Amino acid sequence: MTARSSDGNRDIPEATVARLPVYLRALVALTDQGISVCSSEELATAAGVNSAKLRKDLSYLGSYGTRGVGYDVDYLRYQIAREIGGTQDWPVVIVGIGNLGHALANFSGFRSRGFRVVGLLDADPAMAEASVAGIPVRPFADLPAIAAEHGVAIGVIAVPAVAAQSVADAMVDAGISSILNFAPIVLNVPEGVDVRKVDLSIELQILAYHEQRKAVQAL
Amino acid sequence: MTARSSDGNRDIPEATVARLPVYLRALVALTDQGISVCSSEELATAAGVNSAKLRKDLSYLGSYGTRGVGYDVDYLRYQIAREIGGTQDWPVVIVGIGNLGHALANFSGFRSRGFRVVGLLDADPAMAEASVAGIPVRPFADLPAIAAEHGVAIGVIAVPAVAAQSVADAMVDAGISSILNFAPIVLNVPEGVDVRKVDLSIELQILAYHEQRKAVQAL
DNA sequence: AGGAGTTTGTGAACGTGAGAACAAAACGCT
DNA sequence: AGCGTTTTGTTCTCACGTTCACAAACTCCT
Ligand SMILES: NC(=O)c1ccc[n+]([C@@H]2O[C@H](COP(=O)([O-])OP(=O)(O)OC[C@H]3O[C@@H](n4cnc5c(N)ncnc54)[C@H](O)[C@@H]3O)[C@@H](O)[C@H]2O)c1
Ligand SMILES: NC(=O)c1ccc[n+]([C@@H]2O[C@H](COP(=O)([O-])OP(=O)(O)OC[C@H]3O[C@@H](n4cnc5c(N)ncnc54)[C@H](O)[C@@H]3O)[C@@H](O)[C@H]2O)c1
Repeated sequence: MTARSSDGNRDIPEATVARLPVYLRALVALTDQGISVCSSEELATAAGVNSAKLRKDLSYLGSYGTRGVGYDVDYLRYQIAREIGGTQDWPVVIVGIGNLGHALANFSGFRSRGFRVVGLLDADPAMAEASVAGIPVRPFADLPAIAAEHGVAIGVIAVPAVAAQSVADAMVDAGISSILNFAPIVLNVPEGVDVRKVDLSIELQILAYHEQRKAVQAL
Repeated sequence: MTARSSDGNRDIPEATVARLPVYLRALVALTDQGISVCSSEELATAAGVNSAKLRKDLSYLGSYGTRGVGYDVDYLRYQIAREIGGTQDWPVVIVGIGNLGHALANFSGFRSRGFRVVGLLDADPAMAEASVAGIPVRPFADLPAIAAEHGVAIGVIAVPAVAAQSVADAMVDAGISSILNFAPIVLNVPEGVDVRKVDLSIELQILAYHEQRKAVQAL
């Protein structure tokens, strides 16, 4: 296939992809403040990065600024949203409705960023009667049905570490190809499935390392 | 000052620091399986990395393996723990005991990795009567007292975005120099204070980006 | 219209990280 | 004791990411 749109299929560096959502959020904040045009310097400050890096990042998407002026906030916001898939609605399932799963189910940030929780699943039958945040909790066995019904591509794992691999396997079998994993374990998944992990302990340990160095340095 | 210990103050690359906790966890798992010696290949597989990378990472700490044999699991575990400050006890405070704060307070992974929750704080006076996970919730104004009493260096922010910056400021004033931030906002802190952020929305958006690419690619 | 002043987009230099490859070191077997 | 086998520690090379610096492009003012 040849290029469908003028610049639709270049690949964006991973580091840039990770920052685009930050820019998006900064742009939303600017809109809320009634600002309709901004320079790379202003946006970079709001996003907590260097302005050169910001401009380079944006240059991977295309040329959406105006020299001597800056960026149109709404226009740039739309372009970034389109690039990272924020203009469409992503159905999401959460597996494991314990302490963390409850918090996630109640998290408003899902909806506002284009993610819709279409299923809460738990292996505990006692759980599968309650409903959280207005969404009924269903037995884990319903995963394939729910995933198929809504065309779910993204799954969140919030079960204990020992159960995480088997949940991941079930998700893959159900056609889910992107997993966000909160369990402190390395998941094994087939080629083509993306996994990202959020690991609280690791974050704290990294902070502790630097904290320890500060203490040693100041001897 | 000259070097106090033979190799105590080289600086370890940031990417390596982020992986050391993963290795540590893998080593604990091996111990639990009764394995006392392992090769870099085995450990790398357990940690989900390349064995060359693992060996290079470990070489920054020192020479703790035996050629032709491998690594002594307990010994290596101790060395990594010492390096990242896991042999000492880090007092931690959590500010914002809402949905997420509750889950964090109940999280067992703190304790088991050398972190001790010494304070739960919330601005809501109604909150400041209950107790979560056996720890009483105290008014936010008590932060300086609690931080001073326990020598807290690490703080966790789990308040809404609008309140996060003011909480961070208060933490810095209270002598906290490492912050783990769950609020979706860029924090402004003075030099010398470390901030790490955990941002669920960003993780999902990164997954969505790749998901979208997969869909386009398979046109 | 033209020139001064801004701000973008990008090429080039620099720094950091990943992985292949191999010499050095330890072990076990004869 | 010596030789082959195993596995570490390290060197070298390449890829990726960051930052600088500046030409190109636009606006505004006279
Ligand atoms: N609580 C936190 O703040 C926190 C923070 C970081 C990471 N984590 C991790 O997140 C995970 C969940 O933590 P939690 O505190 O919510 O635990 P939890 O025990 O409160 O909840 C786990 C839930 O998963 C369900 N479950 C167990 N096995 C299952 C299976 N095979 N299929 C479906 N559901 C299953 C259980 O019924 C339970 O409701 C753990 O791996 C934990 O390490 C938690
Ligand atoms: N719930 C989730 O799963 C989730 C996931 C990712 C990120 N987050 C983020 O974490 C933060 C908390 O989320 P939540 O769902 O727990 O919200 P929440 O509204 O349930 O809880 C917030 C708590 O913070 C307290 N608070 C408000 N202002 C305060 C202040 N100035 N000082 C001290 N305490 C204060 C409130 O009294 C409340 O108890 C938010 O920024 C949210 O975006 C939440």
